[in-house]
Amino acid sequence: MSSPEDLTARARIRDAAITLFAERGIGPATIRDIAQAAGVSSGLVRHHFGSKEGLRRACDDYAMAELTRIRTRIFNEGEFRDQSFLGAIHPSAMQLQRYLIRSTLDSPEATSAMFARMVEVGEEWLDGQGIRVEDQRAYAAVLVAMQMGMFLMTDQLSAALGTDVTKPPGQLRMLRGAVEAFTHPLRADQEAAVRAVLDKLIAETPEE
Amino acid sequence: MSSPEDLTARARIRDAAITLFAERGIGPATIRDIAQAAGVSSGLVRHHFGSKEGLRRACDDYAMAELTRIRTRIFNEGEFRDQSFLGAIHPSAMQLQRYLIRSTLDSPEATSAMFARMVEVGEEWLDGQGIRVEDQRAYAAVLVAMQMGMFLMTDQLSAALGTDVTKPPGQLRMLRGAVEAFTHPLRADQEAAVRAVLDKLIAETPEE
DNA sequence: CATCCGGCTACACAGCCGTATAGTACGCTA
DNA sequence: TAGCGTACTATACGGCTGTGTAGCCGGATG
Repeated sequence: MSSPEDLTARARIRDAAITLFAERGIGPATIRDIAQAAGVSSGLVRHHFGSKEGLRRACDDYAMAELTRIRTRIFNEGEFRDQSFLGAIHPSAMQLQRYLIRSTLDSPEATSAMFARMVEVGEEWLDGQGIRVEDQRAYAAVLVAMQMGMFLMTDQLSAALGTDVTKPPGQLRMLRGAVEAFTHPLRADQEAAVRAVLDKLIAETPEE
Repeated sequence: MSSPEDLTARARIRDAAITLFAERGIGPATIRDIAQAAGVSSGLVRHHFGSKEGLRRACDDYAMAELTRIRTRIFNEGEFRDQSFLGAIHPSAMQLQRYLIRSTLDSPEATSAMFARMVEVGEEWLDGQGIRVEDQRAYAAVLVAMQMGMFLMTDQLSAALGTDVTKPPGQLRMLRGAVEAFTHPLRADQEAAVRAVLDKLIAETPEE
């Protein structure tokens, strides 16, 4: 998402698509609504992107490239050398992330590569931070999934916190909550208990 | 979700709806497909539930009641007296949760009460555990959102981990990863740095 | 000036969606 | 046995969807 209102029609369509896809999900967002939001005819959408699936792919590519760009910028500027975490929580990246998650939910197979890539980056980050756990990959994968979940639930979070978490004041509150979630952990004695119960639950689960 | 294949037609429709809604999302899942999965005519769906929205509401009610039932059972049986966390991760509750999240994404306003309730329970749990943070509510809300996100990303997690995380072996791996996520926190010195950067990011965000 | 090509629109089409209606089969009660 | 309500099916209808096609317009090119 770049700037105001004098962009290429193609870019306006893409931006409108990302917005509507993120809000409603891929399926329920219609080409006609996207065209209207972009101020063009529905035929132009097809002209530029071929089909709805083509539009979705173009949005995928753009969103991923844009996120990478944002992360790189933060990484080069920042006093905090961290690509995976801070890149993800940067305000301008929120809508892009919401879109990507929606796209992911709609056709998992088409975006599993993206998810895998994020998990890889997460693993490298864990290594760089010197964090070592028993199952590094599962740890990283769950972190990525949880992070995605947070951004997807912005509507509910806004309602629960009484402020719009997509705007600076509420956003700060949400992000600080996330930081606290990872800095005020379960106590060590609780961890053992949780693990024991997990084992029991899994063991008693009927086969299918 | 109770048992095999000799249930009331109404129950079979409801179960099929929860399954398909959870898999595809509310919008893309059609009444006709739900009816076929339940082995009935599409007219019968309308006969029992009035409309698609009525079916969704019935599924919401059932899923929430069923989750409460599961939590209560675990709470009464369990050696681990924890409603919010363990209730949520119990295997039989996974699909119900996936459905509820889908429903939530499709019409946030209709399910915000449910989310608020989960946040409340989370806050009480935090109090009971003696965990105190600066912004208790934000902490609890983010935890709930993250937990939901994890269950929603089961397809991606399965691909990333190479096992089906909805079945016992992979499920155990995922849940252990989640436990590790909350027991191997950021180091304290990192927390200060993250907070500083958060403040900077928020400050430089352009108003809208 | 003639040509052409890409951005762009208007309109038509088949298919599927949720919904509505009419009708059938069956078990209960009087 | 007659009557009736309920579970259930078959079929139809209007609306909206993604897609396809024909054509307009303006600027670059020769």
